[in-house]
Amino acid sequence: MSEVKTITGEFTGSYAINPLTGKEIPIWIAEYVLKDYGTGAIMAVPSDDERDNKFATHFGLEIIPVVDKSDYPDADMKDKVGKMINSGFITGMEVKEAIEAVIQKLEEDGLGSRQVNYRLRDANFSRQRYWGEPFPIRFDENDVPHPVDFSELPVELPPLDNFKPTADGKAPLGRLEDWVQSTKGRREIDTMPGFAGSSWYFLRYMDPHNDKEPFSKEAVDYWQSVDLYIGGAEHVVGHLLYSRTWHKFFYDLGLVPTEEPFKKLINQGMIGGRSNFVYRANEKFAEHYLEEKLKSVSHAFEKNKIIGEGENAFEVDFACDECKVAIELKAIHRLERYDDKHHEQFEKMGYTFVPIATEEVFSHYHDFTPITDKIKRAFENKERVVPNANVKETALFVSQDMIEDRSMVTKLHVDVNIVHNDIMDVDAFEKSRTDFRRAVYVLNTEGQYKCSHAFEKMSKSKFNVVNPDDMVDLYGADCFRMYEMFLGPIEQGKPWNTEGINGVQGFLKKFYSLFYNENGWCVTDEKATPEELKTVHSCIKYVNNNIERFSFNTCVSEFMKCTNELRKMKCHKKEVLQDLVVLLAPFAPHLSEELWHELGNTDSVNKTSYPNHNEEYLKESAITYPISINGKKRATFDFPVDASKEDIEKQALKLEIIQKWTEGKTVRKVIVVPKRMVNIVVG
RNA sequence: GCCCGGAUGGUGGAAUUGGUAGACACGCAGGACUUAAAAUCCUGUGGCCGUUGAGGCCGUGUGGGUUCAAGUCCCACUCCGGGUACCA
Repeated sequence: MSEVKTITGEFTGSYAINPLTGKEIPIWIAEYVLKDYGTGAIMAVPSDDERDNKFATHFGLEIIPVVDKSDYPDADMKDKVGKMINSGFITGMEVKEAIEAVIQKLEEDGLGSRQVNYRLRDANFSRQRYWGEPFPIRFDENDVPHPVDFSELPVELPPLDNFKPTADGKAPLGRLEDWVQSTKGRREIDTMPGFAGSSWYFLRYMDPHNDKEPFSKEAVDYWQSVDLYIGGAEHVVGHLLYSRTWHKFFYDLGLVPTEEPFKKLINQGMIGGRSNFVYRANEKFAEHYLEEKLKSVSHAFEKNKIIGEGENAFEVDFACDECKVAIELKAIHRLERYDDKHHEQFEKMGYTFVPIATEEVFSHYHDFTPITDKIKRAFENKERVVPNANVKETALFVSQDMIEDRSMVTKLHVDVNIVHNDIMDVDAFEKSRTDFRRAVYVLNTEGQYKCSHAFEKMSKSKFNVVNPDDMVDLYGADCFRMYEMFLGPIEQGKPWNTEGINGVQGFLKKFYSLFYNENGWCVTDEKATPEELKTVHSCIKYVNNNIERFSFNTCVSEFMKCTNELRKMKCHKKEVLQDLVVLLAPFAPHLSEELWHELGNTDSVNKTSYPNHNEEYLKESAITYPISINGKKRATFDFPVDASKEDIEKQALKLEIIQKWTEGKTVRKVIVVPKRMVNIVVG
């Protein structure tokens, strides 16, 4: 609604009067008012609103600059900062002050009164269903709503057997006449939406055993705001919005110490589906294919040929003047209307009429002789041929890498559960889709049917739904959890691809194999080597840092790297592995808990403290420097950690490979960034 | 329109302040083990040219720019995703 490319509007002929200045302001109708809200007047501020500004410019309306933002160079048009100008008694005030001053003035002059409006995003706060908190509201004999008495709170949902709407279309609670019609009036029977009641639960979590009130002041003063709230899209638009509304309301009432309920909010990306597609040949495909095949019958066939003359002229799909054959290509159900009369019409003009069904073309794709034979019979024997009724419901599917022209195929969703690595199980496809039971395939050179793919929201209609419960059954909760983390950054939407879960499963197996070999438990009390300690402590460092950044996918990678290295070292030492088990606990809680106990601990792994790395173990003796010529890496070389810039420069220039590049050229500059890189500029 | 985010191999993604692009996985190819399969292990894997154990060129959506050095910073653009208010 608000998308306006061409600005349109109309002056109404009326004026509003500015109550403070008495000045007349023209009232215009503009079309950029949102449909859903556009029932009242909008105050336009052309100097400080993009759309208003364009509107005013377009119609040559007066634009009075009212805010000087020169003190705020970073502010844009909409920001409410700066000093008022050209604004009568508020000129010179900061915007915030000015708003306050205007409200006061209007109140003093009796022109209006201050009011705070709380708004909910969705005006339809109530729902006509059973599940949801009942409104504590009754209506009196005049249908005026009143809140129920405090002593009657909370109003609980009464038990109900039938959750369908009433016969006259009212909410399910309307079925309970006794409950609805109390002595104090008729109860509201709509209920609140789900997120209404759940929008303050985190406050209850701060004081879960309180049986006197929802939460105590002491508890919320102690816990303050929630440190981190992670939720999906539906949370952000619904529940979190109400949470903030409720919370601000509570704050105004002095019930909570913070204005905002959450210190940090992460909107996790949606795990979407990875859809697969098959390509069904369409009529154009059949036409094109038939045209090619007709060449083997006669080169004299012409496409879209008009035969006959004047009023009796016909256009047919293909006709051959030499062999006197006219061909119509259509879907089989559309050929049924061609009766004997139709044949006779063609015969009068000296042609034999050959109806061919697109399904026949598809059906005989791999061996076209039955069709060409039929055409030959038509011109040799003048035989009246009919389409083969057995080909009904035949569809031709073309492997994605065999498509020559996208306009000749129709893209259709296919069940992802019968596609592996984009190769479709053709037998399973036929079994799953009764509508395509008579299917013919154009396979690729490897004899496979290859599908295309796309990232889409999971949906039954897109056949791309993967059930998390099935995944947990197959791979276990730890594996499922870790794979979700591994897929990508938490805030980004990403496609679920079941093929990839093998990687995480493999990791968990490898990790387990550090503790168990074919003979059982194999953890030893040997002393760890510096190498082993370095491996595990660099992992501890990395994971701690990346948890702080909410970069869980890279943490999983780091665990994989660490495990691969320890396996190469054949490390089964408790000193090394114990820390790693604790480090892994938030990622694979079940496995960690089990191994933690196997390591001889009696309490939960979650009750021990998270490991910190020891910088001592991470010390390097040498650093590998990339050595570039004009910014392009040409070599790498290990220099001692404490090598001076001068030494590095001198040695780098001496390297054989570098000499090759500097030969015959002038070294203009050498840049050495300690512990990073070397760049040699030649010219 | 405006605001915010994004675009990196066949795929998901990594690169924390500009400093070895492609970590870690998936997939694929080849090999080991096996009667066979599964599982497991090893090797290779951005593209192109060259090849003997050499090496070279190109490469992070497009076009410019800054810099010794750009996925990263600046300008312009294309495409994709999300948001877009009776505030004033």
